Amino acid sequence: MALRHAVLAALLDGELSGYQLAKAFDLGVANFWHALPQQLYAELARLERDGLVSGREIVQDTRPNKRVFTVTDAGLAELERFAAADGKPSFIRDDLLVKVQAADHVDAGEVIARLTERAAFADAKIRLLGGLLRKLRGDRGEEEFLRHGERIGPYLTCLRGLAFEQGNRDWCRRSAAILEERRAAHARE
Amino acid sequence: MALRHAVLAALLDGELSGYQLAKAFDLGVANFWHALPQQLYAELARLERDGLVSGREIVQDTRPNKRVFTVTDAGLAELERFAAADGKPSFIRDDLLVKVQAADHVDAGEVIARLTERAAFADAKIRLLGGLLRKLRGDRGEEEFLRHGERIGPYLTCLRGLAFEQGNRDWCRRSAAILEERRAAHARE
DNA sequence: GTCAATTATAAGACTAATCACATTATTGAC
DNA sequence: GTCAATAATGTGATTAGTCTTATAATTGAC
Repeated sequence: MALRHAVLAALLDGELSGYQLAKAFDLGVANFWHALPQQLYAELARLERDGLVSGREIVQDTRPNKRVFTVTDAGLAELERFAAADGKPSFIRDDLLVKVQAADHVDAGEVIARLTERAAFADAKIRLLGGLLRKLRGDRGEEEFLRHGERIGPYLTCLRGLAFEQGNRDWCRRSAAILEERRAAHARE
Repeated sequence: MALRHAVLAALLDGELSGYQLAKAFDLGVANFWHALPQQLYAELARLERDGLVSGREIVQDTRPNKRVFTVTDAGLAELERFAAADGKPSFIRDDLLVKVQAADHVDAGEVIARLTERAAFADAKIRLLGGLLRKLRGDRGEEEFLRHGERIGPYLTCLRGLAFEQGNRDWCRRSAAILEERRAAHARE
């Protein structure tokens, strides 16, 4: 029952279609909430039924028609209520860490390969988020934007996402290096 | 279908009961996999049925009897297979970030309160993980332990958890300070 | 000119996770 | 002496999430 709040929060910056929302959940929103497109379409339908968002049809020539959604006053009130309640601690799941946990009992070469892949993935995401942050703050400096910008919520969550991916990349590189060194040391014996 | 691998990885350091496993999922394993006790009991039953773990009863006087589980050769082979396959990207969900995303549209005071709570929670976890790391490496220094220790998987995942919580705490404090300053500036007008 | 990707929206079947509850004895706190 | 917490293991109902599949026009790559 909390995907709805993530959807409401994502719709605060302007009306979006289900498809556009799915794109947002692939980029900025991915920093704090994971959801598949099918879930989003279903959740939008529920939110509209409950009067928390309202949709309107946009007719298009070259593309299929779409329905875009806006947060209603009731939706805003629901977000307000949600913000005041205390939430659950962060929910994490990561295949890669499971593999590292088992690193001493499985082929270390495979684990090193996964760590290297993930480091590269994190690096790509760091660049992506850097660009997104620049776009959000426009020509202003970060300090200036955070002090006087009109909409800083998405900027702050992207900052968290950026720090997360940097931590990820650094940890992956260090762990891979350590496992590599141990493998080399073992081979020398 | 991946909770099973997290359970197998957690059982690598010695036989555990369902109850003990649940404790592990509250501490060390929590750094990379979230699961409730009910899931663990159910998963252990499935793993035993599939021959990936084997259980044995331990009779106790003062406490209820328990069943402890060990990873079988088939279980180890399954982990090996899992480590070589490429996994999904990390799965994150965080109520708090949803609230921060909406910070410009809801009562900022509430969001600041949640950020402060989370910072304190992260700080407590940092101390906890610091203690766990000391316990894992014994009297050795970190460098020395990582080079020559016999079991470094859990240590590496705890390091990631520690860095995550440190990033969390720092971001929470900074975000709370920024929102606080904006509130003060707004009040002065 | 062909092929894959993008835009746009789902339904239906299935699997996984959560919520609420149930049991029983002991230990430790106040 | 009472009360909460800990140790120990689940079941059953419900909700949430994933996997597979479907449609159909257009744009961009090679």
